[in-house]
Parts: sequence; C-alpha cells; structure tokens
Amino acid sequence: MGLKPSGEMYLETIYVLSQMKSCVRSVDIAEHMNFTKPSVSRAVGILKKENYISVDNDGYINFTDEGLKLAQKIYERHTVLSELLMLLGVDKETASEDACKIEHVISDKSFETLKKHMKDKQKQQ
Amino acid sequence: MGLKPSGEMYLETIYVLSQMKSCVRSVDIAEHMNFTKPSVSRAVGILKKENYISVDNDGYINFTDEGLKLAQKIYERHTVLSELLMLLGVDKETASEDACKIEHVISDKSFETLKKHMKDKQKQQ
DNA sequence: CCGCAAAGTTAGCTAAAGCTAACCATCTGT
DNA sequence: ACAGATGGTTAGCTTTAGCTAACTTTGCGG
Repeated sequence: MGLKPSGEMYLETIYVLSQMKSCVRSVDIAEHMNFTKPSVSRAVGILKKENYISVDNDGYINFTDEGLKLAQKIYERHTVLSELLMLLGVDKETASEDACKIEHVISDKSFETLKKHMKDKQKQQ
Repeated sequence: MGLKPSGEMYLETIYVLSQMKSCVRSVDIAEHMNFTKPSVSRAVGILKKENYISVDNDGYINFTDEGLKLAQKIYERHTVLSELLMLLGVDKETASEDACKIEHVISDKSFETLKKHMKDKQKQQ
C-alpha cells in the first residue's frame, strides 16, 4: 500500500550507506539515523515483508528491484530539492533538512516541475 | 512545545472558515476537513489548552493573539507555496495539495527564500 | 409537553513509529 | 574454553491522531 515517510527515510538511508560501504547491516542504519536497534529491526522487517529489500543470513541488506527504484527516486528528490534551495540562497544545512521533509510529501507532478525549473536556473547561472 | 502538522492544519482551517462565515464551531471544522466530531473535539481541546484558541459557551471558536498569528503564518505559507507551484506550471489542485503538506515542514529560512523568489518571478512576468 | 435533530463529549479501539529492558546467538581474544 | 563485545530480536510502553459507539445537552416543532 505504499511506503510512509518513515519507510522511505529508511530506504534512502540504506541507499546512501550502500554507496559508502560494501555491505549494509541494521546496526549501520541505526548508527546513521540515530535510532535504536529495535526500531531499525522492526522497520527493516517491514521493508522486507513489503518486498523492498532482502536480508541474507549474515544480516546484510540488499534492495529488490522495486526497492532500488524507490530508493533512487527518493534520493534524487533529496538532491534536487536541496540543490534547488541552495541555488536560491539557503545554506546547505537547512536546505538538506528541509529537502528531507519535503521529499516525502511532494507529488511527482510538482517535483518534476521544480526539477525542470532548477535545471533552467542552473544553466542561466 | 509547538504545534504539530495536524494542529497547524486545524488552525489553518479555522482561519479559512472564519473568513467565510461569521462564527466557527467544531462541527464546521469537522465538515470542512472531513473528520468526525470526536476527532475535532479532541483537537479543539488541545488548541484551547495550549492557548491558540478560546471557545465560548455557545461553542464558538475565537483565536488568541498567538493563535491568530500562527494561523496567519500557516495560511500565508499555503498561499505563497501554492502560488509558486502554479507559477511554475503546476495545476491548481496539485499545487494546493502539495502546499498543504509542505507548509508544515519547511523552515522559516527556506520559506522566506522561496517567497522572495516567487515575488521576483511574479514581477518579471 | 414530548420527541427529535443538532452539537459536543466520553470511552475506548487502532496503527504508526519511536523507546527501554531483556534476551539470544555469534565471534573473538586472552 | 569461556568472558565479553557485537548484532539482532522480542515484549511491551508511549504518543499522536484518526475512528466508532454511545452518551449528554439544548433547542424546536407539532
């Protein structure tokens, strides 16, 4: 039935971590998000049950096709939104924080519009 | 401790209703937001307890100074954000829906930046 | 005056998503 | 070989914010 902001946040974190290190475990997520192990354990269980990730016997997490697609989508939103805010003069810290919130609630339609606007703006500068 | 998105949404709704009709009651909010009376009853109780509104003996709702200020702030965010999205080409419906979500999570800093950008954009067109 | 409709409240359910405490299973170092 | 660290899970608490069912209060119409 589609992920909630919280689930998307976990997925995005897994994506980011998977680009920084070869293998991602629950404990890495907990560390990175500053959540407790049980919280992560449950969230990972849900992502697995809903077929966004798989977890092998050693506790290493891998995306399913659907999971990867969604993670990349969220991550793109994050980067585009924070770049856009920064382009307009918002400091990096704030831009990233706000992008983190907006990325989970904005519609595809609005996001694509903003993305196009950002590209144009980027060119003309 | 500051209102959550849900509380802000109620406040904004009261503000909008108060501009459409002389008096606002809980049942009007319920009608407008498509929530049940008990849900609204609790929310109104919280807004009252936290001093954003007062409710007189007849059930009519009025803002406190703080409540009005916050309601106007949220409402301004809503209008500016949806105008901005529309200016960039997003349809009214979607723009309003997205504004509704973003208005509760964006920082003052980013909002003011976007607002300024919108004004500029508005002028040059 | 009786009865109904409208407005509000109370009690209690649910789901989401964080938490702690406590436990289990490995793996490692002396 | 066994103690402790590391990683994960289970059970159960808390808050938020929606819901239904059922109640109270009030104001009318006939």
